[in-house]
Amino acid sequence: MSGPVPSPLYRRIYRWVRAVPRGQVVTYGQVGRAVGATPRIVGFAMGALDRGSDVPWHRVINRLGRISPRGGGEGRQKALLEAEGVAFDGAGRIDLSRFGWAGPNPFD
DNA sequence: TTGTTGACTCTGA
DNA sequence: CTCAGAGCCAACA
Repeated sequence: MSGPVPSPLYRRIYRWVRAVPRGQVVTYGQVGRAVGATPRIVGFAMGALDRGSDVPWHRVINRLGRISPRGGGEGRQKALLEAEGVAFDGAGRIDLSRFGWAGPNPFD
């Protein structure tokens, strides 16, 4: 049902991103390292997501703590993050040392 | 099959 | 801090 099935790598990316807790963010590079993909692939996978997917795509940002620009949609991502309690500074950046998620059980 | 593209990151200046 | 160039690899035509 529901359209084309994404590649195993994409599904691995989606599953990892889905584990990101509410109110926290991760970077493309971080996801890539975790699932064995390059940051570009992660961004590509996010762009391939459907609108009603359960993947918190808005919690994925670049290493600068900023929302990657693309034609309109950054405003919605920023609003979604703010709704979760993520704070932006005057330059529209997020403090990764504070809101960045270290990953699933980093001590394991 | 080849060539182009892209929601990135790294390094050097 | 910012800016520019190179590398990167899967998806798509």
